[in-house]
Amino acid sequence: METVTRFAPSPTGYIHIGNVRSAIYPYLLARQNKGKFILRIEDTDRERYVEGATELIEDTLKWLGLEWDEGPVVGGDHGPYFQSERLEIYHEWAKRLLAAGRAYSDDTPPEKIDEYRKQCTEAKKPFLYRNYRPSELNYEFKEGVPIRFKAEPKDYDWVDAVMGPMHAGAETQDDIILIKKDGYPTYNFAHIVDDALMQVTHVMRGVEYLSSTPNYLALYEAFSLDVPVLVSLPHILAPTGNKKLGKRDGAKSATEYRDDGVLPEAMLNYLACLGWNDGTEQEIYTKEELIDRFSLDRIQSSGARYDETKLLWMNGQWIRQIFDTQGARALYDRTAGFWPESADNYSEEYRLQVLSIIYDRLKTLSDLKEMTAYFFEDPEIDTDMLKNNKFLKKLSEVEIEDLLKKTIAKLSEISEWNEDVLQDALNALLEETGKKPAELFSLIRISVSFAPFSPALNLTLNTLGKDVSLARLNAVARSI
RNA sequence: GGCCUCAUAGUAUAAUGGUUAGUACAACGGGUUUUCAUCCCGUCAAUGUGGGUUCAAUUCCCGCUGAGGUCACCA
Repeated sequence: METVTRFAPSPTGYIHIGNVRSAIYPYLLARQNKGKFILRIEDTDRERYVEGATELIEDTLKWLGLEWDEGPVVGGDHGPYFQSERLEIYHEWAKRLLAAGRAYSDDTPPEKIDEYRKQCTEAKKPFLYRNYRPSELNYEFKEGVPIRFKAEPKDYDWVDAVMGPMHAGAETQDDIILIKKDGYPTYNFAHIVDDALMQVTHVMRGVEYLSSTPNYLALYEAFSLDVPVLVSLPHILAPTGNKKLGKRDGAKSATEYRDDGVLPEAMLNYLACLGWNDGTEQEIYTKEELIDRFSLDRIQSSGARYDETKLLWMNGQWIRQIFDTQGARALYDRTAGFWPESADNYSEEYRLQVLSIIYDRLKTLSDLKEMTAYFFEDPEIDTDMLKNNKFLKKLSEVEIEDLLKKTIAKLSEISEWNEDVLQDALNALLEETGKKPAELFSLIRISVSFAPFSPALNLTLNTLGKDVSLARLNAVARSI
């Protein structure tokens, strides 16, 4: 049987990274088995619906490279893929249950239900609506009246691919609402119908649905459906506390990370390995490797804490990996929009060269903005920075001036300006002046960049070019 | 409160009866002619607790503790 998985978010806002993993795992499983990955939009809650959320979801999946085989935009044989466009289907399925005496229209006023619930809460007992079920049941489909499942509670045993063998008693099943009074189905009902119609073989979702599973099992049974493989994914925990990572912890959307210069490879890699591993000590995985190695039985059953530091470390690894294995050009192609504005005035070739000497310092692509500004515009001379430098503060102004002059003289003589010649010249200068590298090099480095840090001195000078380097050194010499 | 789930260093995890409990991030220290980073080397650091079973428990069983989920006309 073909493996069919799905990601079924509700469009209530952006999907934050805590949820993205629920898209990654089904995607990996589908690709591994040459099956299908479906995107289905669960927009049955009209009050929480957020305009534009669907586009945000699509953007996120596209950015991460999680292309879907059926769903919005691409279509498919089992559409529509918006639940709001499938109301007739749910009604029809509900009517089947009504006809079979397994569901009933229930117009008990909400206040009454709240009262029952309150009684239970006060008595410290779980609330089960079926204990308050009306004695006369209405099996007619009625507009504007909720339809409830008529539970026939019993014991269930099933296997969760992550949690293992599960057991639940009769107390876990209730008369859940199938169709709300506004005619929209509840999640509990709609996903069962859709998964069946779309031939979904693996249902992956957060552990919070584990408690409701017996109700789903009852529904599958009532419709004589095969139960798909059930996969409960543990929560991703916020950096502090023990709560699930959520928007109110400031959980960013995946696209925010994109805009901050995180590579999709790194995001995918990090999230996939948060709560899953292949048993080896490998840390960096390409998407293809993840597809190849992924397995349900190695998904962790406990929650995993989200650690942005490790994400950023991984991003740095990916930046270097792309540069080293695919070339400077490949990395450069990812940097559009991350350069300082002044970089626009320079050629692509020059920016490429800057990238080549700075790339191993990047944690995110957005670091380019602050780390490369002095390559594109003359820095403001900050004599305090020179004087307060820990290596330079022992030197007098006269000494500094003298060193700058000697440096200018030496560099002026160079006719073939390249990194090797520069290194030789710098070494010669070191010998002539008798200064330590820490002193001389810091002086030159700061004079041409006025940046807290920069690449190796000969590389920086080489990229800057002879004219710019000398001009900056002269400017500093004059202002001492 | 009922039901359910989870439990190895600060974090993510490896090891499913036998290892000096491994790896990575972080932290700390050192090296690579300046800085920051990369890279390399090193240090610190863990089986929640109490009982069993066993020659032997991180691993199997039970109690406890702790954490989380769920008990919506939200998903």
